[in-house]
Amino acid sequence: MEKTYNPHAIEQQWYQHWEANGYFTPSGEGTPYSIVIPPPNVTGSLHMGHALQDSIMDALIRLKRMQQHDTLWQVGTDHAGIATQMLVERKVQAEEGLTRHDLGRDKFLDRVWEWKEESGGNITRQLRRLGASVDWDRERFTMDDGFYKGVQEVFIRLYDDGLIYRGKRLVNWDPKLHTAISDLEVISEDEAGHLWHMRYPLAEGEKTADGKDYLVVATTRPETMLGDAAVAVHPEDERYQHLIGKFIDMPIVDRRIPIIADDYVDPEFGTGCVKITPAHDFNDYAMGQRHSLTMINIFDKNAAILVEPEVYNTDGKPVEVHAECIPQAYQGMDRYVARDAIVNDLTSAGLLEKIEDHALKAPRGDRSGLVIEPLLTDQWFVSTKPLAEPAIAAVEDGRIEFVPKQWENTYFSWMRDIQDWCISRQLWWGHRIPAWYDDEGNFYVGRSEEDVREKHKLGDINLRQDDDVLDTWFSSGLWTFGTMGWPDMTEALKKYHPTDVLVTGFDIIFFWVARMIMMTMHIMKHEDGSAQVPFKTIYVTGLIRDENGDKMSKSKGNVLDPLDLIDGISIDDLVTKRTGNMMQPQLAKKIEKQTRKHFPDGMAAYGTDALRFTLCSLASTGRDIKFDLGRIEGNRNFCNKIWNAASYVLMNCEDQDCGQKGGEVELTLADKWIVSRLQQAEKKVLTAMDSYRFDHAAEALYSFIWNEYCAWYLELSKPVLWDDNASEAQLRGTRRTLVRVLEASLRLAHPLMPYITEEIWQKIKPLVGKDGDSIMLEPYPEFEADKVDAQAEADLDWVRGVIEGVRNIRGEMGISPAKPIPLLFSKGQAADQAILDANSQFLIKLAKLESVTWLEAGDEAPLSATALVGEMEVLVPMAGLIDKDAELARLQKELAKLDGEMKRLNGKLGNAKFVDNAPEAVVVKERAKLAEAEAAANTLRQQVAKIESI
RNA sequence: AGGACUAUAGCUCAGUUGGUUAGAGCGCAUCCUUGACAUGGAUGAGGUCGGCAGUUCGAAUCUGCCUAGUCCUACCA
Repeated sequence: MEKTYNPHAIEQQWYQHWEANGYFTPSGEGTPYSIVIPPPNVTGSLHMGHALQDSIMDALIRLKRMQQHDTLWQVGTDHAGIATQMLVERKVQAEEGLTRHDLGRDKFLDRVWEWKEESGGNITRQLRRLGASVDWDRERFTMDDGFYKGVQEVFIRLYDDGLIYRGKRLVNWDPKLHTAISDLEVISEDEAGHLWHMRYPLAEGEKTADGKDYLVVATTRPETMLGDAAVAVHPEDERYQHLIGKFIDMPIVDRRIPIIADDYVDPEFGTGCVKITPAHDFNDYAMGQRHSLTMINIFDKNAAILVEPEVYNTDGKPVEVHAECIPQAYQGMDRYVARDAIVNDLTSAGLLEKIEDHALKAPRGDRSGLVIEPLLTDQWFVSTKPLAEPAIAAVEDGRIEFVPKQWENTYFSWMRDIQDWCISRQLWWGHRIPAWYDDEGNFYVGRSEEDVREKHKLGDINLRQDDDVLDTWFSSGLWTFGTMGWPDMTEALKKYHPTDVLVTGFDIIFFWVARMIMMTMHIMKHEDGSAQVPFKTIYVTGLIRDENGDKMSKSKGNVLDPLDLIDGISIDDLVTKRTGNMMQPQLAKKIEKQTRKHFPDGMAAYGTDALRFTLCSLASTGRDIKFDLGRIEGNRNFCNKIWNAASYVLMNCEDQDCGQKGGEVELTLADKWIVSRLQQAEKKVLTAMDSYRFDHAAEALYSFIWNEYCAWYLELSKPVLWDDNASEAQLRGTRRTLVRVLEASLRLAHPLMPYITEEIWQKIKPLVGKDGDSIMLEPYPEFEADKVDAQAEADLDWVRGVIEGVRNIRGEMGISPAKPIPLLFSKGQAADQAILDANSQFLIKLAKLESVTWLEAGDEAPLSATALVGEMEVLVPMAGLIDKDAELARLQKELAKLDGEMKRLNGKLGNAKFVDNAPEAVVVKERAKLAEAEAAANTLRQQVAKIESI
């Protein structure tokens, strides 16, 4: 073996070997276990969150595969409608100076497909580097023909079931992307704005209570006055009660609008008068519905002022002949230009009472960053309420379980207040809506134009398909069954659906998880007709944040690329990567400074195993995961530790008799001990994995392999292996234990660190008599109760106690570790002597002893530094080695600790209430502790006295 | 406004049903190139578990209030 661990040299070849041999394909034998990967964006790249989730999924899949389940990890990517379309638009614009409209729909889509071919391999390459054992044969893309068939079918079924409808509704309109977006894609953030107080003249000489001939309405959007349909006041607001049912003569637009009463109005806010613009505000829309107000749309698709307003009744039918008009001066103005113009005109007309600063939440599209415009448009919607009910029930009754449990609350609170879902998008890239229109504006839903004609007996009338596409989340909603071949009832569906677990971040519980549950339960049924859930467990991971706890984002320039952690990156390359191709280039300097500060030397190549192990070790129940380079460095060192331990084992066992062909073996205390400890480790790791505590699993592996196997067992094996007088049976026993425990540890660790375990396993497998082709197909280690040896564990604790006692004296007294020292045992029992006799070779080697002397009662001990193992004293003679004052100081320090403890225990045991109320076992335990501490303190005090007396 | 979550060593985090001398990794201090490993080894220092009350024989753990921070949901024009 190479002297140091070099991940780069071992990783990729193993992945190729596994993939080429079809080990990722479901075995077809055993209980099915399946996971679908949350599909990443095909044209994107994996971020740390993906790396975390994929590491966890792979750990689960590898574990279950080793446990001989029939495991399927379904892989695939999604087409990410808006994101991809924007990206390709920018690219075409930059490279050819053309817009998508210049190209036309078909040509533009060709460009998207070209881009997909070009960049789509990125994700799959990264997944391979991470070691993800996904079934590549079943890879799916949401825009595949087969998948499209499923999407279309779901749309048609939902439509036929009355759960999809089309209508003119107010939607979140993105004026830059020219598409509707869902509520979830709108981000509201605090922004500084103004509140304009505008005077609206009362019609027919009406006066307010205080004698004014106008009402004052406050608004954050003065420009929408062009679409005002009413002014509303609270029905019980005394100031305005006499005006309810009267009218306003609108300034600027020559229009008379009613004053209405609605208890939505808060009399305390502003003046208590609200202008109502049903076509441009969600609350106003609702009020418009209640009061049958006409809806006056004044904006075009760019959110610029129309030449002619579009006027609709409450049912969304256009009012063909109407009096509403927009003054020429404003026609075609952008909404913000129009705002200034209107404010100016109102000011000159003396109708602007005042302008106040006002903090507001501006709703912005999460892709474009522009303030979204509520706009009346024809869209397709899913009625979510009927779908939500069974989806809520499935979580309530435990058919679906969230881990950690608390996420169920998040799910419930959203599901119980769910809004209808606008699923149409005015994009080109996506699944085209399977609906056709005739020239009259009637529409027909079906599988194809032919299908529609036939179904509705339309003859050869003109039909054109809906231009719009479906929200990407609509198609990813059927990911679990769509990837398995639905609508065909495939073998895969029968076997692997419902899937076992979904691993995802909490940020997409609403976007994706909830919708997947709703759609799957509606479409997929068991043989008895009951709904199939998409997955039985939802494991919700935390979100990976940077070293300051900030979310990683390109614009902040704090993203880490998992591959850079694997391969390493120089600081200059990292800076270039973080500051290149930025949306806001002015931030580049700041980002460069931060980056150089945090990563002065760039990043080392830690390797996939260290990255995966680290991610798993960070996966506790919290919501946020701060990523700290120190952790991955420590775990890279852990890999190196395993590597070197294996190197030691090979040096001592290769071409030697390790008992793989039988033969007599004699096991030392150390051998029995490590086998026993291995059982405990196996139990801990498996328990942790079964409860999705990958941090605990990682911890258990780390401490067993490093702190027990490497730190103690390997050292304890040396006195045996290097003993010229050791018997063949002893040598065979120790070698066999060395390789067997290492081999089992590798299997235990394999789900978390696939590469290094495979590499080493291949080298040592003959030493344990195995000839399997890959560790990933070997059985997962199981706890075996009969290999637990409590006596061995206790005895080895004794051995460790002696060694640590001596080391403590050496360390504290400044005795060179190279200097052999004599050791005496005093006040020991027969049991102590028995352990000593059987194990003195361990002590001599590990504590570097010159001699070992057992003192019988009455034997005179020389003046010594003392360590205690139980009641037995372990003595290092001071003569020529130890300074009197130093030893006194050391003993006083020990005594101070013991005093503290005795005080605490005495207080506790002196309290009658404790003794009366606490369980007997607790009291007994505390008494024993006190007795032990007292005995130890006594011994040490005698030592102090003895030393002082000189 | 409502709700959730977090607060433990200098840093990043564990701590299961209340009974541990409160742990780990990194960092720090002292020492060590002994034949797996300096990406290492030995020893050690370091925490009144955010604050205040309460329940209890006993609280990092349960309850209430407070403080600080994060997030989600809904928003008053």
